[in-house]
Amino acid sequence: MPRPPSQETRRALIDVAASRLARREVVTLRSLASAVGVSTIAIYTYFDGMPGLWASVRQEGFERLRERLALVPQYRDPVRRLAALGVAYAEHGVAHPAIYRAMFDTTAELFDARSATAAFQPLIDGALAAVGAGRFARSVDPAGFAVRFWGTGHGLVSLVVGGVLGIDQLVDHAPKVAIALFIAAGDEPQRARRSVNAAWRSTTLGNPLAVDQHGALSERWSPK
Amino acid sequence: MPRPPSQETRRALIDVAASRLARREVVTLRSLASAVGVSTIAIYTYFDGMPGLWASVRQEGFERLRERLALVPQYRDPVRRLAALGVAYAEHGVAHPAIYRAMFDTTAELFDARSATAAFQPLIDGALAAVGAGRFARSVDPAGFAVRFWGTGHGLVSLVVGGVLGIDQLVDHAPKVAIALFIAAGDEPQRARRSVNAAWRSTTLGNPLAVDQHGALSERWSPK
DNA sequence: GGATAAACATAGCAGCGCTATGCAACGTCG
DNA sequence: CGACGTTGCATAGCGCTGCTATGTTTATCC
Repeated sequence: MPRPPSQETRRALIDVAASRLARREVVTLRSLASAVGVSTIAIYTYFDGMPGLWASVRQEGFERLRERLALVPQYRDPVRRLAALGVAYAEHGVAHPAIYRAMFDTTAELFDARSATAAFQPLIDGALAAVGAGRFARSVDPAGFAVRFWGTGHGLVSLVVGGVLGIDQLVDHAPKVAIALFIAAGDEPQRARRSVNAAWRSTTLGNPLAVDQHGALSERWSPK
Repeated sequence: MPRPPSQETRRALIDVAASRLARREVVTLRSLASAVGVSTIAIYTYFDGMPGLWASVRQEGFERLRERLALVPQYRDPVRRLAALGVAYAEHGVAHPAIYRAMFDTTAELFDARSATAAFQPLIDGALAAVGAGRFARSVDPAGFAVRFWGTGHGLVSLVVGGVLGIDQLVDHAPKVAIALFIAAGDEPQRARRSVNAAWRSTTLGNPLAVDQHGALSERWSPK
Protein backbone atom coordinates (compact mmCIF):
# COMPACT_ATOMS: atom_id res chain seq x y z
CA MET A 1 0.00 0.00 0.00
CA PRO A 2 2.75 2.47 0.70
CA ARG A 3 4.35 4.69 -1.83
CA PRO A 4 7.64 3.11 -2.92
CA PRO A 5 10.88 5.02 -2.34
CA SER A 6 12.70 6.39 -5.34
CA GLN A 7 16.00 4.54 -5.65
CA GLU A 8 17.13 7.18 -8.14
CA THR A 9 16.82 9.87 -5.50
CA ARG A 10 18.73 7.72 -3.04
CA ARG A 11 21.55 7.11 -5.51
CA ALA A 12 21.61 10.75 -6.55
CA LEU A 13 22.05 11.83 -2.95
CA ILE A 14 25.00 9.48 -2.45
CA ASP A 15 26.56 10.45 -5.76
CA VAL A 16 26.19 14.17 -5.14
CA ALA A 17 27.64 13.74 -1.65
CA ALA A 18 30.65 11.84 -3.03
CA SER A 19 31.07 14.41 -5.78
CA ARG A 20 30.93 17.38 -3.43
CA LEU A 21 33.34 15.59 -1.13
CA ALA A 22 35.77 15.06 -3.99
CA ARG A 23 35.48 18.69 -5.05
CA ARG A 24 36.24 19.75 -1.49
CA GLU A 25 32.88 21.49 -1.22
CA VAL A 26 30.98 21.47 2.04
CA VAL A 27 28.58 18.56 2.33
CA THR A 28 25.54 19.81 4.20
CA LEU A 29 22.02 18.51 4.36
CA ARG A 30 20.67 21.58 2.61
CA SER A 31 23.34 21.63 -0.11
CA LEU A 32 22.65 17.99 -0.97
CA ALA A 33 18.89 18.44 -1.02
CA SER A 34 18.98 21.49 -3.25
CA ALA A 35 21.56 19.94 -5.59
CA VAL A 36 19.37 16.87 -6.08
CA GLY A 37 16.23 18.98 -6.25
CA VAL A 38 14.41 17.52 -3.28
CA SER A 39 13.59 18.82 0.15
CA THR A 40 15.72 18.20 3.21
CA ILE A 41 13.30 15.51 4.33
CA ALA A 42 14.67 13.14 1.71
CA ILE A 43 17.87 12.64 3.71
CA TYR A 44 15.71 11.41 6.58
CA THR A 45 13.51 9.25 4.42
CA TYR A 46 16.45 7.44 2.87
CA PHE A 47 19.27 7.68 5.42
CA ASP A 48 17.63 8.64 8.70
CA GLY A 49 19.72 11.79 8.88
CA MET A 50 23.24 12.91 8.09
CA PRO A 51 25.10 10.23 10.06
CA GLY A 52 23.26 7.61 8.05
CA LEU A 53 24.12 9.38 4.83
CA TRP A 54 27.78 9.43 5.77
CA ALA A 55 27.61 5.71 6.49
CA SER A 56 26.23 5.15 2.99
CA VAL A 57 28.93 7.32 1.44
CA ARG A 58 31.59 5.28 3.25
CA GLN A 59 29.99 2.08 2.05
CA GLU A 60 29.98 3.47 -1.47
CA GLY A 61 33.69 4.19 -1.07
CA PHE A 62 34.45 0.60 -0.11
CA GLU A 63 32.34 -0.63 -2.99
CA ARG A 64 34.34 1.49 -5.45
CA LEU A 65 37.58 0.24 -3.91
CA ARG A 66 36.37 -3.33 -4.30
CA GLU A 67 35.59 -2.71 -7.96
CA ARG A 68 39.01 -1.17 -8.46
CA LEU A 69 40.86 -4.08 -6.85
CA ALA A 70 38.75 -6.56 -8.81
CA LEU A 71 40.29 -5.14 -11.98
CA VAL A 72 43.81 -6.16 -10.94
CA PRO A 73 44.91 -9.00 -13.25
CA GLN A 74 45.50 -12.54 -12.04
CA TYR A 75 49.24 -12.67 -12.59
CA ARG A 76 50.85 -16.08 -12.68
CA ASP A 77 53.20 -14.83 -9.94
CA PRO A 78 51.08 -14.63 -6.76
CA VAL A 79 53.49 -12.21 -5.08
CA ARG A 80 53.41 -9.94 -8.09
CA ARG A 81 49.63 -9.99 -7.81
CA LEU A 82 49.77 -9.01 -4.15
CA ALA A 83 52.13 -6.17 -5.06
CA ALA A 84 49.80 -5.09 -7.87
CA LEU A 85 46.89 -5.04 -5.42
CA GLY A 86 48.96 -2.79 -3.20
CA VAL A 87 49.72 -0.44 -6.08
CA ALA A 88 46.06 -0.30 -7.06
CA TYR A 89 45.09 0.41 -3.48
CA ALA A 90 47.58 3.26 -3.21
CA GLU A 91 46.59 4.71 -6.58
CA HIS A 92 42.92 4.58 -5.65
CA GLY A 93 43.45 6.24 -2.30
CA VAL A 94 45.63 9.00 -3.69
CA ALA A 95 43.24 9.62 -6.58
CA HIS A 96 40.25 9.95 -4.27
CA PRO A 97 41.63 11.40 -1.05
CA ALA A 98 38.44 12.92 0.32
CA ILE A 99 36.44 9.72 -0.05
CA TYR A 100 39.36 7.70 1.30
CA ARG A 101 39.38 9.88 4.39
CA ALA A 102 35.64 9.51 4.79
CA MET A 103 35.90 5.72 4.51
CA PHE A 104 38.18 5.58 7.52
CA ASP A 105 36.48 8.32 9.48
CA THR A 106 35.29 6.07 12.23
CA THR A 107 33.68 8.86 14.21
CA ALA A 108 30.75 8.27 11.87
CA GLU A 109 28.24 5.57 12.55
CA LEU A 110 29.03 2.00 11.60
CA PHE A 111 27.74 0.60 8.37
CA ASP A 112 27.41 -2.82 6.83
CA ALA A 113 30.96 -4.14 7.20
CA ARG A 114 30.49 -6.68 4.48
CA SER A 115 31.37 -4.20 1.76
CA ALA A 116 34.69 -3.50 3.49
CA THR A 117 35.36 -7.20 3.96
CA ALA A 118 34.58 -7.85 0.31
CA ALA A 119 37.05 -5.19 -0.79
CA PHE A 120 39.88 -6.82 1.14
CA GLN A 121 39.10 -10.39 0.19
CA PRO A 122 41.52 -10.32 -2.80
CA LEU A 123 44.38 -9.70 -0.37
CA ILE A 124 43.54 -12.81 1.62
CA ASP A 125 43.14 -14.82 -1.57
CA GLY A 126 46.45 -13.51 -2.82
CA ALA A 127 48.28 -14.49 0.36
CA LEU A 128 46.66 -17.91 0.24
CA ALA A 129 47.85 -18.35 -3.33
CA ALA A 130 51.38 -17.31 -2.34
CA VAL A 131 51.37 -19.95 0.39
CA GLY A 132 49.97 -22.51 -2.03
CA ALA A 133 52.65 -21.73 -4.59
CA GLY A 134 55.36 -22.16 -2.02
CA ARG A 135 56.39 -18.52 -2.14
CA PHE A 136 55.29 -17.90 1.44
CA ALA A 137 56.01 -20.24 4.33
CA ARG A 138 53.28 -22.71 5.12
CA SER A 139 53.09 -21.27 8.63
CA VAL A 140 51.89 -17.91 7.29
CA ASP A 141 48.24 -17.19 8.06
CA PRO A 142 46.78 -15.59 4.90
CA ALA A 143 44.27 -13.43 6.76
CA GLY A 144 46.94 -12.24 9.17
CA PHE A 145 49.31 -11.40 6.36
CA ALA A 146 46.51 -9.48 4.64
CA VAL A 147 45.97 -7.41 7.80
CA ARG A 148 49.67 -6.54 7.99
CA PHE A 149 49.88 -5.72 4.29
CA TRP A 150 46.75 -3.61 4.33
CA GLY A 151 47.37 -1.98 7.72
CA THR A 152 50.87 -0.83 6.84
CA GLY A 153 49.80 0.34 3.40
CA HIS A 154 46.89 2.19 4.92
CA GLY A 155 49.32 4.02 7.19
CA LEU A 156 51.38 5.33 4.30
CA VAL A 157 48.38 6.12 2.11
CA SER A 158 46.51 7.92 4.87
CA LEU A 159 49.55 10.06 5.61
CA VAL A 160 49.76 11.00 1.94
CA VAL A 161 46.03 11.67 1.77
CA GLY A 162 46.37 13.81 4.86
CA GLY A 163 49.14 15.84 3.29
CA VAL A 164 51.75 14.70 5.82
CA LEU A 165 53.84 12.76 3.32
CA GLY A 166 54.31 13.51 -0.36
CA ILE A 167 53.47 11.10 -3.15
CA ASP A 168 57.16 10.73 -3.84
CA GLN A 169 57.62 9.35 -0.34
CA LEU A 170 54.81 6.87 -0.91
CA VAL A 171 56.45 5.71 -4.12
CA ASP A 172 59.75 5.46 -2.28
CA HIS A 173 58.67 3.67 0.87
CA ALA A 174 55.64 1.55 -0.01
CA PRO A 175 57.61 -0.88 -2.22
CA LYS A 176 60.27 -1.23 0.46
CA VAL A 177 57.67 -2.07 3.08
CA ALA A 178 56.02 -4.57 0.75
CA ILE A 179 59.34 -6.27 0.05
CA ALA A 180 60.09 -6.45 3.76
CA LEU A 181 56.71 -8.08 4.47
CA PHE A 182 57.06 -10.55 1.61
CA ILE A 183 60.52 -11.60 2.74
CA ALA A 184 59.32 -11.91 6.32
CA ALA A 185 56.54 -14.16 5.05
CA GLY A 186 59.19 -16.46 3.64
CA ASP A 187 59.60 -15.32 0.06
CA GLU A 188 63.08 -15.40 -1.38
CA PRO A 189 64.53 -11.84 -1.29
CA GLN A 190 65.47 -11.71 -4.96
CA ARG A 191 62.10 -12.90 -6.14
CA ALA A 192 60.25 -10.61 -3.75
CA ARG A 193 62.15 -7.60 -5.04
CA ARG A 194 61.54 -8.56 -8.65
CA SER A 195 57.80 -9.03 -8.12
CA VAL A 196 57.38 -5.77 -6.25
CA ASN A 197 59.52 -3.70 -8.55
CA ALA A 198 57.62 -4.98 -11.57
CA ALA A 199 54.35 -3.90 -10.02
CA TRP A 200 55.53 -0.46 -8.94
CA ARG A 201 57.20 0.36 -12.24
CA SER A 202 53.84 0.63 -13.95
CA THR A 203 52.17 2.91 -11.46
CA THR A 204 50.52 6.13 -12.52
CA LEU A 205 51.07 7.66 -9.09
CA GLY A 206 52.30 11.18 -9.32
CA ASN A 207 50.39 11.75 -12.54
CA PRO A 208 47.36 13.53 -11.13
CA LEU A 209 45.70 13.89 -14.51
CA ALA A 210 45.63 10.18 -15.15
CA VAL A 211 42.29 8.80 -16.12
CA ASP A 212 41.31 6.12 -13.68
CA GLN A 213 39.85 2.71 -14.40
CA HIS A 214 36.31 4.04 -14.32
CA GLY A 215 37.01 6.47 -17.12
CA ALA A 216 36.62 9.42 -14.79
CA LEU A 217 39.23 12.07 -14.38
CA SER A 218 40.90 11.61 -11.04
CA GLU A 219 40.19 14.00 -8.28
CA ARG A 220 43.16 16.35 -8.31
CA TRP A 221 45.40 15.76 -5.38
CA SER A 222 47.03 18.80 -3.91
CA PRO A 223 49.10 18.85 -0.74
CA LYS A 224 47.50 21.12 1.85
CA MET B 1 50.55 49.60 26.94
CA PRO B 2 48.08 46.82 26.25
CA ARG B 3 46.52 44.48 28.71
CA PRO B 4 48.52 41.23 28.78
CA PRO B 5 46.77 37.99 27.85
CA SER B 6 46.17 35.40 30.54
CA GLN B 7 48.30 32.37 29.77
CA GLU B 8 46.34 30.44 32.37
CA THR B 9 43.13 30.94 30.40
CA ARG B 10 44.89 29.82 27.24
CA ARG B 11 46.20 26.65 28.86
CA ALA B 12 42.86 25.95 30.52
CA LEU B 13 41.11 26.13 27.17
CA ILE B 14 43.52 23.64 25.61
CA ASP B 15 43.37 21.34 28.62
CA VAL B 16 39.59 21.39 28.79
CA ALA B 17 39.39 20.75 25.06
CA ALA B 18 41.75 17.76 25.36
CA SER B 19 39.84 16.50 28.38
CA ARG B 20 36.44 16.76 26.71
CA LEU B 21 37.90 15.08 23.64
CA ALA B 22 39.18 12.22 25.77
CA ARG B 23 35.82 11.88 27.51
CA ARG B 24 34.11 11.72 24.12
CA GLU B 25 32.14 14.84 24.92
CA VAL B 26 31.32 17.34 22.22
CA VAL B 27 33.95 20.05 21.92
CA THR B 28 32.13 23.24 21.02
CA LEU B 29 33.11 26.85 21.40
CA ARG B 30 30.34 27.44 23.91
CA SER B 31 31.05 24.31 25.95
CA LEU B 32 34.73 25.23 26.28
CA ALA B 33 34.01 28.82 27.21
CA SER B 34 31.48 27.91 29.89
CA ALA B 35 33.67 25.11 31.29
CA VAL B 36 36.60 27.49 31.68
CA GLY B 37 34.33 30.26 32.92
CA VAL B 38 35.03 32.80 30.24
CA SER B 39 33.01 34.13 27.35
CA THR B 40 33.15 32.77 23.82
CA ILE B 41 35.35 35.66 22.80
CA ALA B 42 38.32 34.08 24.59
CA ILE B 43 38.65 31.43 21.86
CA TYR B 44 39.10 34.27 19.37
CA THR B 45 41.47 36.23 21.53
CA TYR B 46 43.80 33.26 22.03
CA PHE B 47 43.26 31.02 19.01
CA ASP B 48 41.52 33.13 16.39
CA GLY B 49 38.57 30.78 16.36
CA MET B 50 37.89 27.06 16.56
CA PRO B 51 40.24 25.98 13.74
CA GLY B 52 43.07 27.67 15.60
CA LEU B 53 42.07 25.97 18.81
CA TRP B 54 42.10 22.59 17.12
CA ALA B 55 45.55 23.33 15.78
CA SER B 56 46.72 24.03 19.32
CA VAL B 57 45.12 20.85 20.61
CA ARG B 58 46.91 18.85 17.93
CA GLN B 59 50.17 20.56 18.81
CA GLU B 60 49.56 19.69 22.45
CA GLY B 61 49.03 16.08 21.38
CA PHE B 62 52.37 15.95 19.60
CA GLU B 63 54.04 17.57 22.58
CA ARG B 64 52.65 14.89 24.90
CA LEU B 65 53.77 12.20 22.47
CA ARG B 66 57.24 13.69 22.44
CA GLU B 67 57.36 13.66 26.23
CA ARG B 68 56.24 10.05 26.27
CA LEU B 69 58.85 8.92 23.73
CA ALA B 70 61.52 10.86 25.61
CA LEU B 71 60.93 8.55 28.57
CA VAL B 72 61.96 5.46 26.60
CA PRO B 73 65.30 4.29 28.00
CA GLN B 74 68.54 4.34 26.04
CA TYR B 75 69.07 0.60 25.73
CA ARG B 76 72.50 -0.59 24.77
CA ASP B 77 70.87 -2.48 21.87
CA PRO B 78 69.83 0.20 19.34
CA VAL B 79 67.28 -2.09 17.70
CA ARG B 80 65.72 -2.87 21.04
CA ARG B 81 65.45 0.86 21.58
CA LEU B 82 63.70 1.33 18.25
CA ALA B 83 61.30 -1.46 19.15
CA ALA B 84 60.69 0.11 22.55
CA LEU B 85 59.92 3.42 20.87
CA GLY B 86 57.38 1.60 18.73
CA VAL B 87 55.77 0.02 21.77
CA ALA B 88 55.59 3.36 23.55
CA TYR B 89 54.06 4.96 20.46
CA ALA B 90 51.40 2.25 20.22
CA GLU B 91 50.65 2.39 23.94
CA HIS B 92 50.32 6.13 23.83
CA GLY B 93 48.01 6.11 20.82
CA VAL B 94 45.77 3.40 22.22
CA ALA B 95 45.63 5.08 25.63
CA HIS B 96 44.59 8.41 24.14
CA PRO B 97 42.57 7.52 21.04
CA ALA B 98 40.58 10.73 20.69
CA ILE B 99 43.63 12.96 20.87
CA TYR B 100 45.52 10.62 18.56
CA ARG B 101 42.75 10.97 16.01
CA ALA B 102 42.74 14.72 16.37
CA MET B 103 46.52 14.87 15.85
CA PHE B 104 46.19 13.26 12.45
CA ASP B 105 42.98 14.99 11.47
CA THR B 106 44.50 16.96 8.66
CA THR B 107 41.25 18.61 7.67
CA ALA B 108 42.13 21.05 10.43
CA GLU B 109 44.43 23.92 9.83
CA LEU B 110 48.17 23.38 9.89
CA PHE B 111 50.13 24.18 12.98
CA ASP B 112 53.76 24.57 13.87
CA ALA B 113 55.19 21.34 12.44
CA ARG B 114 58.23 21.54 14.68
CA SER B 115 56.44 19.84 17.56
CA ALA B 116 55.63 16.89 15.30
CA THR B 117 59.17 16.76 13.99
CA ALA B 118 60.54 16.85 17.52
CA ALA B 119 58.34 13.93 18.53
CA PHE B 120 59.73 11.76 15.75
CA GLN B 121 63.36 12.73 16.15
CA PRO B 122 64.11 9.77 18.47
CA LEU B 123 63.18 7.41 15.65
CA ILE B 124 65.72 8.98 13.34
CA ASP B 125 68.34 8.97 16.07
CA GLY B 126 67.57 5.35 16.79
CA ALA B 127 67.95 4.32 13.17
CA LEU B 128 71.19 6.26 12.98
CA ALA B 129 72.48 4.43 16.04
CA ALA B 130 71.51 1.09 14.52
CA VAL B 131 73.48 1.94 11.40
CA GLY B 132 76.40 3.11 13.52
CA ALA B 133 76.39 -0.10 15.54
CA GLY B 134 76.44 -2.16 12.38
CA ARG B 135 72.99 -3.62 13.01
CA PHE B 136 71.54 -1.90 9.94
CA ALA B 137 73.25 -1.76 6.56
CA ARG B 138 75.30 1.34 5.91
CA SER B 139 73.12 2.04 2.87
CA VAL B 140 70.03 2.56 5.09
CA ASP B 141 68.92 6.18 5.27
CA PRO B 142 67.94 6.79 8.93
CA ALA B 143 65.27 9.35 8.12
CA GLY B 144 63.79 7.09 5.47
CA PHE B 145 63.73 4.15 7.82
CA ALA B 146 62.04 6.31 10.44
CA VAL B 147 59.31 7.22 7.96
CA ARG B 148 58.66 3.57 7.14
CA PHE B 149 58.69 2.55 10.79
CA TRP B 150 56.39 5.34 11.82
CA GLY B 151 54.11 5.23 8.78
CA THR B 152 53.43 1.51 9.08
CA GLY B 153 52.97 1.74 12.85
CA HIS B 154 50.63 4.66 12.40
CA GLY B 155 48.55 2.54 10.05
CA LEU B 156 48.03 -0.20 12.62
CA VAL B 157 47.53 2.21 15.51
CA SER B 158 45.05 4.37 13.64
CA LEU B 159 43.01 1.31 12.70
CA VAL B 160 42.90 0.27 16.35
CA VAL B 161 42.04 3.77 17.45
CA GLY B 162 39.29 3.83 14.85
CA GLY B 163 37.86 0.58 16.15
CA VAL B 164 38.60 -1.32 12.93
CA LEU B 165 41.19 -3.63 14.49
CA GLY B 166 41.27 -4.89 18.04
CA ILE B 167 44.16 -4.35 20.42
CA ASP B 168 44.93 -8.06 20.22
CA GLN B 169 45.56 -7.65 16.50
CA LEU B 170 47.89 -4.75 17.16
CA VAL B 171 49.84 -6.84 19.66
CA ASP B 172 49.92 -9.66 17.14
CA HIS B 173 50.90 -7.77 14.00
CA ALA B 174 52.95 -4.77 15.07
CA PRO B 175 55.93 -6.83 16.28
CA LYS B 176 55.89 -8.86 13.09
CA VAL B 177 55.95 -5.73 10.98
CA ALA B 178 58.77 -4.28 13.07
CA ILE B 179 60.82 -7.45 12.69
CA ALA B 180 60.23 -7.42 8.93
CA LEU B 181 61.42 -3.81 8.67
CA PHE B 182 64.47 -4.43 10.85
CA ILE B 183 65.50 -7.47 8.81
CA ALA B 184 64.95 -5.56 5.59
CA ALA B 185 67.22 -2.84 6.96
CA GLY B 186 69.95 -5.42 7.27
CA ASP B 187 69.65 -6.67 10.83
CA GLU B 188 70.29 -10.33 11.43
CA PRO B 189 66.89 -12.12 11.73
CA GLN B 190 67.63 -13.80 15.07
CA ARG B 191 68.80 -10.62 16.70
CA ALA B 192 65.92 -8.59 15.25
CA ARG B 193 63.41 -11.05 16.67
CA ARG B 194 65.09 -11.06 20.06
CA SER B 195 65.16 -7.26 20.27
CA VAL B 196 61.53 -6.84 19.21
CA ASN B 197 60.18 -9.63 21.37
CA ALA B 198 61.94 -8.23 24.40
CA ALA B 199 60.32 -4.86 23.85
CA TRP B 200 56.82 -6.19 23.23
CA ARG B 201 56.85 -8.57 26.17
CA SER B 202 56.72 -5.68 28.60
CA THR B 203 53.84 -3.80 27.02
CA THR B 204 50.81 -2.79 29.04
CA LEU B 205 48.62 -2.81 25.95
CA GLY B 206 45.30 -4.44 26.58
CA ASN B 207 45.31 -3.29 30.17
CA PRO B 208 43.02 -0.29 29.85
CA LEU B 209 43.28 0.61 33.50
CA ALA B 210 47.02 0.99 33.39
CA VAL B 211 48.33 4.21 34.80
CA ASP B 212 50.35 5.99 32.18
CA GLN B 213 53.71 7.66 32.56
CA HIS B 214 52.12 10.95 33.53
CA GLY B 215 50.41 9.38 36.50
CA ALA B 216 47.01 9.91 34.95
CA LEU B 217 44.54 7.14 34.48
CA SER B 218 44.44 6.29 30.83
CA GLU B 219 41.45 7.25 28.79
CA ARG B 220 39.40 4.08 28.63
CA TRP B 221 39.50 2.57 25.22
CA SER B 222 36.33 0.91 24.05
CA PRO B 223 35.80 -0.50 20.57
CA LYS B 224 32.95 1.35 18.85
C1' DG C 1 -12.19 3.88 -6.45
C1' DG C 2 -11.72 4.58 -1.76
C1' DA C 3 -8.51 3.27 2.10
C1' DT C 4 -3.89 3.36 3.69
C1' DA C 5 0.76 4.06 4.52
C1' DA C 6 4.72 5.98 3.08
C1' DA C 7 7.07 9.85 0.41
C1' DC C 8 7.63 14.50 0.56
C1' DA C 9 7.10 19.97 1.28
C1' DT C 10 6.91 23.73 4.53
C1' DA C 11 8.16 26.10 8.44
C1' DG C 12 10.31 26.49 12.62
C1' DC C 13 13.25 24.71 16.50
C1' DA C 14 17.84 24.71 19.21
C1' DG C 15 22.51 24.85 18.69
C1' DC C 16 26.65 25.98 16.11
C1' DG C 17 30.81 29.31 14.80
C1' DC C 18 31.52 33.88 14.39
C1' DT C 19 31.44 39.15 14.90
C1' DA C 20 29.89 44.20 15.80
C1' DT C 21 29.56 46.92 19.65
C1' DG C 22 30.85 48.66 24.04
C1' DC C 23 33.06 48.50 28.42
C1' DA C 24 36.90 47.11 31.63
C1' DA C 25 41.65 46.47 32.69
C1' DC C 26 46.28 47.18 32.25
C1' DG C 27 51.22 49.18 30.77
C1' DT C 28 53.18 53.53 29.17
C1' DC C 29 53.73 57.85 29.23
C1' DG C 30 53.66 63.27 30.52
C1' DC D 1 50.25 59.94 39.74
C1' DG D 2 46.74 60.43 36.54
C1' DA D 3 45.28 60.56 31.51
C1' DC D 4 46.04 57.86 27.36
C1' DG D 5 45.88 54.10 24.36
C1' DT D 6 45.75 49.31 23.50
C1' DT D 7 44.14 45.08 24.32
C1' DG D 8 41.14 41.66 26.99
C1' DC D 9 36.66 40.41 27.44
C1' DA D 10 31.17 40.36 27.89
C1' DT D 11 26.75 40.94 25.53
C1' DA D 12 23.77 40.32 21.88
C1' DG D 13 22.71 38.96 17.49
C1' DC D 14 23.67 37.10 12.61
C1' DG D 15 23.53 33.22 9.30
C1' DC D 16 24.14 28.65 9.15
C1' DT D 17 23.65 23.79 10.68
C1' DG D 18 20.99 19.21 11.60
C1' DC D 19 16.64 18.00 12.83
C1' DT D 20 11.40 17.52 13.45
C1' DA D 21 6.20 18.57 13.98
C1' DT D 22 2.60 19.33 10.90
C1' DG D 23 0.13 18.73 6.88
C1' DT D 24 -0.23 17.31 1.96
C1' DT D 25 0.59 14.36 -1.98
C1' DT D 26 1.17 9.93 -4.19
C1' DA D 27 1.43 5.15 -5.24
C1' DT D 28 -0.31 0.68 -4.07
C1' DC D 29 -3.90 -2.82 -2.38
C1' DC D 30 -8.67 -4.51 -1.61
